[in-house]
Amino acid sequence: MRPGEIDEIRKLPLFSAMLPESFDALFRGAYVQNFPPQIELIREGDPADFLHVVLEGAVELFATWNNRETTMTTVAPIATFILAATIKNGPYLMSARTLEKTRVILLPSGDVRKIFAADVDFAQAIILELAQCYRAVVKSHKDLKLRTSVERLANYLLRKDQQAGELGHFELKIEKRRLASYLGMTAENLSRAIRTLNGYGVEIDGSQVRITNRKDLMAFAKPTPLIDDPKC
Amino acid sequence: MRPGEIDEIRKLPLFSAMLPESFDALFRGAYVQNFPPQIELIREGDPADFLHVVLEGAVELFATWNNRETTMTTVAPIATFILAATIKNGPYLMSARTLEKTRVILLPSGDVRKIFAADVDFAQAIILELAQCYRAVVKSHKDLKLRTSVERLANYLLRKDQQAGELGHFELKIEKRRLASYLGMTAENLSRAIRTLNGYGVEIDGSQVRITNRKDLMAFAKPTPLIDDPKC
DNA sequence: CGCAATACTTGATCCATGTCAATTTCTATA
DNA sequence: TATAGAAATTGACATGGATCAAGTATTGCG
Repeated sequence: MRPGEIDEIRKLPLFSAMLPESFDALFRGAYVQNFPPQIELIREGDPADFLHVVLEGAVELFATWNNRETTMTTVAPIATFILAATIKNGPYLMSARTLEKTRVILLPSGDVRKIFAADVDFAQAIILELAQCYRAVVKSHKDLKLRTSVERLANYLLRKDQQAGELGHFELKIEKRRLASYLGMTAENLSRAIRTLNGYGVEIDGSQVRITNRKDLMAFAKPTPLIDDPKC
Repeated sequence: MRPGEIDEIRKLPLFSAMLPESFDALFRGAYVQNFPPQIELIREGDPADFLHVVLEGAVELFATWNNRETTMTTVAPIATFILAATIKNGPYLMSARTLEKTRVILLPSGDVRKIFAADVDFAQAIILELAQCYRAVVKSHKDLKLRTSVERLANYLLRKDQQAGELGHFELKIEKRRLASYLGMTAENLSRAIRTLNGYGVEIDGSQVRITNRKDLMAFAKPTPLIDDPKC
């Protein structure tokens, strides 16, 4: 592991409250690995042997069924993924692949389970993290069931703009075809959805997004914290 | 509370491992309430003041946006709901209404948080429950994104048949219009989906479901534990 | 740089699903 | 049991979104 990395990890909400000895014990068994792009880290259905922490790069979580595939979410540094499978000691429900060169830490699931059983503060942090993840999926589910594809795109853009500081312009950090899959539509339809939003003060050129009329876009998108606020 | 009820609650996975004094402390502050059908117990966006336990009856969790509404799930006795909001001390993401006469226990959220901070076994149980809930929503999300409406119905029927003991016949315990909303389609389309499945060995008369050709239905539905097994 | 592969866009068309309206069936209760 | 209201079904039609087929723009790499 690189100098400083371990400190960054230590600061993650999931690990920050742990006892020093728990933290040490957990990371003693850790593997750090570097992967090229487009590597399948995890295949859904496999046993959850490791809790993963993305240090650098980007990881896509996706799911498949009957030769269809859909992007569930993407994970950016520094964050963990597949915590629930680790805890339940169940099979992964999603697959994971690297999108770029990616550094990952692998923490053996058994160690995670052993240590949270002994460290109350770690257990608390896991509770908060799981509650957060649960609520995030519920929001996605509401988004998908209650909104049309153009509405989902409009709200996605407003969320990203907000995360970038409400500057009115930001960069899409995801390929359009993946964004389409994430939003539950085809790439073709995403192109058309973008054109539809041109009429509501959105300009997208390549990966550059410009919101030229936030009022119109807001009026169309009707964002609500109960779907669109990641912190709530 | 009625005799025996408290013992039933005590046996729930969420509460069974708690220390006796924690359990007593938690339920000392509990309210038991009886509600008629069609009462809104919870409105999304309100602060999560109580963890709810359904003792009798049935509760529908639903979400709304922009004058649209969708059923997220239904809760049958004996089970808790809205645990994540309680723990995060955040707003409810879903509303809840009774479908029938329903008995509910309300446990003040503050008590829940106070007690799991002090009782390791309760914290462990919460972790498992949250991981379970998280995985359930992920499965729903996969179901919705990867399958057509007829495929969702087919798999729903197979799941319910299995839960009823694979007898090949069972009763729908939910109104069709709610089932439609739960499955992410209109009531009209559910009617048509049922007719489509007539061709694959499914007969539905009122609320009575008969699976006359499980092989055909399975071949069409292609169920997978990674979406359809509630225990995995 | 130049080329091939990949991603993106656009148009034409098709299909799944939603909407609206009209019955029919069921259910609760007076 | 009669009846009103709700739920379910059915048909006709509209529409959102998918699919297919080009074509254009980007990107990666020899």
